[in-house]
Amino acid sequence: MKKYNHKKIEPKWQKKWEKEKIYQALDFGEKPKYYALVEFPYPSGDGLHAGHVRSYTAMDIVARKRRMDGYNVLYPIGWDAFGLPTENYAIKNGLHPKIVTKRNTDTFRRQLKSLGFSFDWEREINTTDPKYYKWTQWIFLQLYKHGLAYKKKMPINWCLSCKVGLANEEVVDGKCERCGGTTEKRDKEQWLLAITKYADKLLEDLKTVDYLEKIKIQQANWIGRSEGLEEYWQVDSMDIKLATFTTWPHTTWGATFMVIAPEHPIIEQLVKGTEYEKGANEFIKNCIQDKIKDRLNVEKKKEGYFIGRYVINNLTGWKMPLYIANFAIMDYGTGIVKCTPTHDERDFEFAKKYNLPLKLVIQPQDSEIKVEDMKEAYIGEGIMINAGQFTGMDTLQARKAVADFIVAQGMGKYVVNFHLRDWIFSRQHYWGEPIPIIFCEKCGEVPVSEKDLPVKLPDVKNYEPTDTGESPLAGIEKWVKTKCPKCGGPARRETDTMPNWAGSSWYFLRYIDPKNDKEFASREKLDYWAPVDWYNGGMEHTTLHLLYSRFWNKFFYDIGVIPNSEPYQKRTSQGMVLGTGGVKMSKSKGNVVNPDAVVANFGADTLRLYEMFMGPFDQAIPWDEKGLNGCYRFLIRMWEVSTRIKRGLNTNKSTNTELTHLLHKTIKKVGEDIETMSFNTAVSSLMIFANECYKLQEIPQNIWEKFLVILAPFAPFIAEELWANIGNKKSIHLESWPKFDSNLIKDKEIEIVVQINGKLRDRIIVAAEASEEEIKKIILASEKVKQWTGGKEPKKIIYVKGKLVSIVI
RNA sequence: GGUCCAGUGGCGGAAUUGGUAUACGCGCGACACUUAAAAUGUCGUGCCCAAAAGGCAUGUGGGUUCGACUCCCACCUGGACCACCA
Repeated sequence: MKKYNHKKIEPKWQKKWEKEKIYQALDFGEKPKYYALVEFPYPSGDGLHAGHVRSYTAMDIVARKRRMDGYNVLYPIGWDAFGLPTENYAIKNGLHPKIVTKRNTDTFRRQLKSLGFSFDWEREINTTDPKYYKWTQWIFLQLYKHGLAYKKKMPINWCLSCKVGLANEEVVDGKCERCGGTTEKRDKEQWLLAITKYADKLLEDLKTVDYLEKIKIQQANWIGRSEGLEEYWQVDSMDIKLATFTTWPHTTWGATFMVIAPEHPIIEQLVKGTEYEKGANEFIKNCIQDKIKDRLNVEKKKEGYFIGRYVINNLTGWKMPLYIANFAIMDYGTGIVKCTPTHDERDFEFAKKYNLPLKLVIQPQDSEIKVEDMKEAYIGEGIMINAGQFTGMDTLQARKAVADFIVAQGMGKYVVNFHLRDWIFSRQHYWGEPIPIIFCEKCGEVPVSEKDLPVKLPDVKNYEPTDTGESPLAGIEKWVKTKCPKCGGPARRETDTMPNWAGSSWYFLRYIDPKNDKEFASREKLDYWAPVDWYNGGMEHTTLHLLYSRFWNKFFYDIGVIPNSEPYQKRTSQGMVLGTGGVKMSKSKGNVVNPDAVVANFGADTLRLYEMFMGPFDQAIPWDEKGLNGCYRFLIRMWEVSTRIKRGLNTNKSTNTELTHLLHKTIKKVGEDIETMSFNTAVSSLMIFANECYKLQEIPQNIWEKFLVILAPFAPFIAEELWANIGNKKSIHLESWPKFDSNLIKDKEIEIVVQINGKLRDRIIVAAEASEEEIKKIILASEKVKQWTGGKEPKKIIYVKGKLVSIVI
């Protein structure tokens, strides 16, 4: 047999598997179904990233193992191809985004195929294909019909360099998540999706799914549910009431001032015609400008402006001055905050700066605080003081008692607030799904009729975003002008497009029935395949993508088009693949690993093994070129071992009996490790077995074949080649996962460790079935033990079955 | 600042419910093969001691236990995510 040559064997098998469609998922059938999913890639111009390889290899191993376990497995792939990077690249290079997308997906497809992933290529989807986005638009219409898509004029985050509106989630530290450019607030009519209506369900149903705990925590934090009290306050000598939100109702007894967010519309009424009007407007302008400039710095400095109004404290009757404050957030609660400086750090800082009164209402149990001495707010629990009939009450009880009292007096009501905001769904860009809405002069806002879908993106010469903030589509008069679906009169199309979260919020359902042109997926097939059984992806998508797609899935369930409320039964995340030295891989650092080069030099099997071997799957791991060598050597050794395979060898020979034991241990270990994603230790066990074989001159074929089968999910090419070389006609990937014999795993002789006063002093070998008494007898008679005990009588002897004996002197 | 996670050889990392710390791989060293190198193979490789015996080692300090990488308390360091959320 010739030397191991990955360049020869890998393309050969890749073609054969594809031709014979051995990884095709069949709709329905006798076997139980299993749906394994990975996040479909954004086909960027950089090609496949080492991180894709890590995630896709892991789920490929799971998918292959499930097939061997007798499941009908769906492991699909596609392209999440709408979005800004493609559009930006297209603009820069004067190419149509369609052409760029085609070129990039061709590269990705070739790369993925070269790595031997067992995707069902018959189900490949592309979010930019009109046959696909027809259904994304259809979904929008359903959301619209159910009142979950609405248009609203609102200040949006505007990226100055991308010239596009961004959702709150896409703005990081005041900068655009995509390009890092500066953002500002602009007023614009935007489409929003009412995800907040699903906030409770999205939180509650986390209990029903099997996600990594840290993923659940992230989802819950993002939704950010908090129960509290909305309070209503009379503005002194004005016919205006203000509402605030609090989670600490009992501190209302100590509230001495109030703050309002600069963006709050009611400010206008409060200052109109007063001497404070000019100053207020200036202050507001500065706040907003500061936010644009450097949000991080502003956050540390608290600024306020007194607007000449007072609010009456419901409990104490005090007149509380009202300030516009830069730290008050318009989007949370009511945008107005009741401030108790003695028991809130932020309020304390503000009160000190503007010399506002302090009133202590909580006294700690074990010490006494004096207002005069306060250097910081007291934020702990304690006993209420200066609080009317609640004085002397424990704060844990007072919280509810005061709230009940306020509600009973008609001065407030219980409310639940969420951190989650509605999802801004409009983008002013070309490369996205057009929103299927028409504006008629007579009928107003009219949805495109379902039979007219898809609303195709027009081919245009100029798809650059405009400085006016309008979508480039707005410039294409021919496309914009249309007839009203209701009255037939003149009308104009919506020119905004959807964000690229849209296509990825339901793609896992389209894989189930990718070619259906009557429905987004047939109910029969959905009943069979949904939900996804195991979904793996990056930690960076565990808040937004996961939340958005869960929201859509719940909506589909509510309108009765799918059978399950939660889309993913299980969700896991891989750690990042970092560059050498532990830094993030980036083009500017020049440390990006190109999978093509690795495949050319070492082969796909080596790359797959290496990425699984070099560290725990859920942790970040730096790339190490030398590590590849170790995995490559392992494959060469296996190639060498396979030249020593003999049929019909006596498996009773002692060396072969030992090898059989090791084989069964390895089968058990590798199988369990795949389930817990402990791929690094799985590969380690495979190496141990191969090393044992390497020491032998002859290896029985039946043992070696079983080993090849458990190796196959990890290194599919070499496993297939070696399998064929020893005369097998059918693909190894159609084999069953071998069963291990638990009797064969047990050792005949075991080593017992002897500890004296907790220190390791001796080891003895005994028969596995030796009794406790026998073992103790042997140990107490041993010379070494006698030496250490010095002949003294042991106080205590502890025996741990099959493991150790601990003697206490 | 908050939440979560992690600290084990020269390096990536192993270690069922507390029970042989350092599996596997990299690197390094010696030897073999070679004119030589690469590749490959064999052996060695936590630290201290010439070696044996022994002692010391899982970020630091304490505690529980016959026994702690593992459990508890305090602290130090690093990472991830969120961040004026009332």
